[in-house]
Amino acid sequence: MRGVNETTQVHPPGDGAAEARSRRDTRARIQQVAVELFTEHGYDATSLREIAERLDVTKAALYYHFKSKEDIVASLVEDYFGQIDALIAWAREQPPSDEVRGEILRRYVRIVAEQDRVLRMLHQNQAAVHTMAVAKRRGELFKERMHSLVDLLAGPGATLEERLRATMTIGGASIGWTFYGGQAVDREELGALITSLACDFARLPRPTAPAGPPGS
Amino acid sequence: MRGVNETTQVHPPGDGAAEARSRRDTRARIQQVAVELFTEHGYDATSLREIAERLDVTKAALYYHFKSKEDIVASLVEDYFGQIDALIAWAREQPPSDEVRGEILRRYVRIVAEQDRVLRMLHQNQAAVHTMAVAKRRGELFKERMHSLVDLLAGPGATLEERLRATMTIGGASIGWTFYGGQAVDREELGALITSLACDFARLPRPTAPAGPPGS
DNA sequence: GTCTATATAACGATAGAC
DNA sequence: GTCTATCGTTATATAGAC
Repeated sequence: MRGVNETTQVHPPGDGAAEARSRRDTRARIQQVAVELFTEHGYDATSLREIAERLDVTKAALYYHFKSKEDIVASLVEDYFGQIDALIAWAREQPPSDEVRGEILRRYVRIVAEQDRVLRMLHQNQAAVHTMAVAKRRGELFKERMHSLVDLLAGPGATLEERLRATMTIGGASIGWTFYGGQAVDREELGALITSLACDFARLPRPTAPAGPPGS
Repeated sequence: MRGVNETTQVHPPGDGAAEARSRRDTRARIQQVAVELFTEHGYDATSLREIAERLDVTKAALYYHFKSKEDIVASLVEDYFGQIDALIAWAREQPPSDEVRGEILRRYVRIVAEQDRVLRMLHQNQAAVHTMAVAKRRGELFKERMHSLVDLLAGPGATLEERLRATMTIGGASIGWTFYGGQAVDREELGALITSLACDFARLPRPTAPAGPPGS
């Protein structure tokens, strides 16, 4: 068994070599198919038999790559929340300012954009995921991190209205992407638009740099 | 078997007579317990045995009141989406104006506030609910209605930015309520605050009447 | 309207060969 | 790394007594 996570991307790069991936990385293919089926039919309603059939292997083969059904989800959860936690950690060591708050929103939207398939799956199976061991280990996944982000965005002594504004901003950005991210619109443009609207909601000036170099 | 729905409230009024409800309306108590367990552990992970045990009856008794496990959820779906569909139908026969758009948001928040337990349950089990027969019968539950509301809020020839603004407004309002609705804040105040912030996001003036008589 | 008892089916997971 | 075969468990749903 490999470790539970090696920051594997769910959907492979797909740039070149569109064919020669017959059994190159079965683990990533399992994750990919699992995300699709868990999103479409739900985590519990998706059996390992279904996943195995779509990959033309048997159930037992899946158990070579993941020690349980939950472990497939756990690997995805680590990917997504690892990035969110990194964002929160970064934001906590910045001096509070409107520039930093705008940057938080920009980075948040970028994470949502990159991980949108996984995020949608997690959202659609929140209750099921919440009961898993990985949720115990990493805390209340969505709620806890939402509150952290809200604190960072609204500041420590914020009123209920200010915290609500931050919550609705972040929530709106997530919902906005999950509704339009799967459609045939330019993803770059969509991300910029959502970031811009989020700043507007939060009463922040738009970030000056359109796309700074990844320094995180 | 009764009809699938009689617009039963999930949590009984609870005004007076806090005790004399021993076996008065078992059907409503089943719904109530089911919402709780489906929200906490997920739809598929909650067995009818668990529901029955918490009510001190047997599984077979549940089948007297609901023809299947799905039918319990279906009755709740009809409650919630019936109200949303009524809102959409009402909005469609109004002349478009900022007053009407503000009123749409006000009514939307009121529905979310009234049905928050059911809404949270539906959100946390979206994938599972989506595969049910009731979803086939009533169309893509969340997506379809979100688009209808967005069209009504942004107008027919709206740009992508305008539709995104409407989507993020509605999404933000839902998320805002589900995060703070369960806490010890005044629900009336919270609803007013969220409505006000939603109008701000949507660039609408606040509705003039603070709480009009229920005429819908 | 609620009970006991049971039919039928599918699931997650493991053992051990290759 | 993938296979066949199977174990043990639990689920939804029904039949029929009371």
